[in-house]
Amino acid sequence: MPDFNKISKKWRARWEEKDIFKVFEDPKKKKFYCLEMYPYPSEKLHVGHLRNYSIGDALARFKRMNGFNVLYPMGYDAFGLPAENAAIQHNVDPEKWTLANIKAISEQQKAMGMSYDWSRKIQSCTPDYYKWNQWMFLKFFGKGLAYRKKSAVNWCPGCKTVLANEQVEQGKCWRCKSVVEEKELEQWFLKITDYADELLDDIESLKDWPERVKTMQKNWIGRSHGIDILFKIKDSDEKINTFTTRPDTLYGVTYFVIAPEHPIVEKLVNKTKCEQDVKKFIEEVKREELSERIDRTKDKKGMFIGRYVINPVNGDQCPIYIADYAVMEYGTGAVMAVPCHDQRDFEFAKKYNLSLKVVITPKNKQLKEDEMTEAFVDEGILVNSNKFNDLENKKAIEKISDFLEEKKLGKRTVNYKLRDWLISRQRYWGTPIPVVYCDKCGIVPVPENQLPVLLPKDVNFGSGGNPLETSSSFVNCKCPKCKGKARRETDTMDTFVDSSWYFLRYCSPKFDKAVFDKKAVNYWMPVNQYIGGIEHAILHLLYARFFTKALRDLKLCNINEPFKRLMTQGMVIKDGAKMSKSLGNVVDPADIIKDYGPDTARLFILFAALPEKELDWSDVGVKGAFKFLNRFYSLVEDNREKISLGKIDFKQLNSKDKYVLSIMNHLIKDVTENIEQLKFSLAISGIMQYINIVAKYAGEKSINKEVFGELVKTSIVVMSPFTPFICEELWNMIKCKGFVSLAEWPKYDKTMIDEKAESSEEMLDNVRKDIAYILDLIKVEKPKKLTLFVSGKWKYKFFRELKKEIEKTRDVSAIMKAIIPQFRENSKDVSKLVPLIVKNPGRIPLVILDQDIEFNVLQNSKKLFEDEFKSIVEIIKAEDSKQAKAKNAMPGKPAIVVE
RNA sequence: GCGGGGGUGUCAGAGUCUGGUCAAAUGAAUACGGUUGAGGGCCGUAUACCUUAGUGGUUGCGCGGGUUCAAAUCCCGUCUCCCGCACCA
Repeated sequence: MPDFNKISKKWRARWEEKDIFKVFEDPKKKKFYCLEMYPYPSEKLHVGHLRNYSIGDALARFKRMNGFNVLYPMGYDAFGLPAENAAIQHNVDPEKWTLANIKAISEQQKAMGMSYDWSRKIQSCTPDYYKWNQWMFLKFFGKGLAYRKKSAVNWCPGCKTVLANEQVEQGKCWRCKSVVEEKELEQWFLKITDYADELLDDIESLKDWPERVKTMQKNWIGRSHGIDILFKIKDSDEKINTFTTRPDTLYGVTYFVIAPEHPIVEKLVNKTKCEQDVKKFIEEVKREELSERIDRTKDKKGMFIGRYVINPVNGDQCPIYIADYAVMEYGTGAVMAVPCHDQRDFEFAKKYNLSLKVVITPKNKQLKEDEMTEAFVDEGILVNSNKFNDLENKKAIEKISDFLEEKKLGKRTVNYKLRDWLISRQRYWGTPIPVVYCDKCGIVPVPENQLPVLLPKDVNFGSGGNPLETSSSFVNCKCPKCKGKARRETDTMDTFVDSSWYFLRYCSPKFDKAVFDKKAVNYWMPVNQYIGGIEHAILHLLYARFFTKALRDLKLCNINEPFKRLMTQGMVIKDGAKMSKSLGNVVDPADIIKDYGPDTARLFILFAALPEKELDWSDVGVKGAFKFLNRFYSLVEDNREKISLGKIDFKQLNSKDKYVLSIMNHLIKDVTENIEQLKFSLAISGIMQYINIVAKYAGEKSINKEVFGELVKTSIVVMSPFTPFICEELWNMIKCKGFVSLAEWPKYDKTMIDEKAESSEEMLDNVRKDIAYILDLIKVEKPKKLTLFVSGKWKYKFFRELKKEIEKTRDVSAIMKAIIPQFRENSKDVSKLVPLIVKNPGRIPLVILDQDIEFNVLQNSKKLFEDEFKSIVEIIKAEDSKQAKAKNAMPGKPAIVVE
């Protein structure tokens, strides 16, 4: 048994020695940028990583072999909390910890045979990288895209830092799952909302992104068109603004809801008898939010605050409620409630016994308030709406909006769910925000020539707060403007800033004049194929799109979208559950490699499931992959002497040779298409099928050495993107030159495959030709018996056409009727033509005619055939060109044998 | 509620866009035979049902209907599962 690990080490060393995966910009070659989401350098790689890289590497290798200039880099998302936690718990330097992990992980990646250009490695925690985070921050600041603001922010008590909205999932921290609290803090934001429209509209152009990622982003941006309407408050000069997408229901407003935390609430209840109750209510809601933030959709809670608003269009007085179902973060924090046409308002109104008013009815039905059991939200006709009555509600939206704008009672607006990106983090292990605070000058950005602002080493991790604050050498500084005493910003940047542009840095990783070399970026970008987990559907993928657009507007590059095609890989599960330490179902890739070698691990991962789907890890599956590789290896090894790399002489070929060659060409076609579409498991199953056939061919008594050489060579080349080490070894074994990793991808010969008709017209033409041939035969040769071999989707058309022809010439018709008694008017009888139609199980049916016996020799009954009917084989071989024609019949194309 | 994706043989999992070469790739499992001291491994054969020497036929891809000469594939209805977001006014 071959020692796969030994083979792997040997070839890895040779690749490294010749440095064969290094790339440069080459305008003459077509480029391909293949990228995996760069990993966080935790202590070990897990199988999810392995899957990610196996997918990317297979594609990168494939593209390389197809003549592309392939940029395939690797780097590390090296800032972040785990390093800092390790520092706190084990008193190690986060930098040492991180760099040691990077070393270990890249070693594993090399052992797996990933064909990265290692000269482009980046690690986000070193100053040569994070300097550019700061540089861009300053650029953003200069353009007003970075700003500091005091607002209510999400605070994670577990990570002891604030979080961006995107990092809060169902009220919990995305990383540590602690329930997020709300804090009022002054923080740095990036103005992603400036790009809300573009980020949303450009989703349309992302043709090769998964639908669900696109919809997730659309929902997250959450644009809705509507109108802000101003309501007067009764007995007061105060006015309140509300946002609605349904101004057509304005006449149906019966009450008004304000978010409890809305600042106007305090003013409205000040010194009224409701004041105390309202305060109590607000406290209660806050408390509930903290504990039950996850599911508060069930029961709506509210309270009347003793005041009223006036409906601007009809003067109706509507009571004002504060209620937990109005949220401050969306719109204006105030809702005009239309219970008849909004389900939430309806439920609330029923609970608090508020009045209902129908203003839209379905076309041929009358709605009655007291009979309604739910809100009517479909389209309909306006009623009870003065001069807007009888309008279709869709039109009414426009008309009423026009009216409100004319009377200066409202203004059309667009609302987004998307908030600005909060990037401040109260943590040490990240990029320092390059800003100082001076008592005289205020917020002062660090000048570009003073970058990078280095992370200090003299910090104390045990303090509980942000360790940076404990470094006085860092905190105390001079103001760049007035040279007076100043204080450095101690917050660091969200690590998602690092990952928002790393793919640009790979294009020119050593460039030191700007964040990247514009020329290199314009050559390599956009990323042709991006591969990563679905968990970044909004976070990283939205930020990266935002950065790309912002950098474009800073004239640093001219790319609109960073990732042309996106593939979100599925999870790896085992025994029906996600791999996790607590369940004890974790598989360590190192063990698999130790036992079976890296090729087996790669092959299993790619073969077990399509990349997008869940992969169920199974140990027997791994064994199966290993068994296959052994079979493949010994097929080549055992038949070495039967291989010739010389040219095939097509005149010498028998039907068997032709058959295997046509199979080979089919395979090349299928594998190429499958890899192109990332359907690796299908490509591999095709290769397995092919190799089984090649093995059978190898077992034949006499085989064509050139043909066999071609078959084996092809199998090695097409396997090499999946199992590169073994393929290098076999490539070398059959005495092919160079590395198979750099070999040319085979092209298939169209003439060797089905001549599949492009159009039905073309096919019909073929059919007619064949019919003409039959009719000719009948006339000239007057055969006793005629056997037709027709298969595939065209057989029906064939017979229909045949029938037409026969009807044209009466005497032929008579002959045909004699030959084919079952042939009748009813076209269903096509199936009754069974004796005449022989299915086509292999690519080339061998047809034997001997007295009354007709045989269709299948692949799997070949043995039986040879054993029992040897004499008949002779007959076939002796036959003339007519039978040869039948032998070469391809699926879908009728063939005829005349006796 | 809104949105995205599924349901195929003993199991995992292709095939559906573009209907016919589909009783359905590939792998696993099971059974029998060969090789082997046994086990493993390897090789061969079989694994919906009925039938044949080869073959042919019946049923069949969640369920029910429809279109078609022809449906796993197209259309309509229905059941069911998974996943994202969610009091978005």
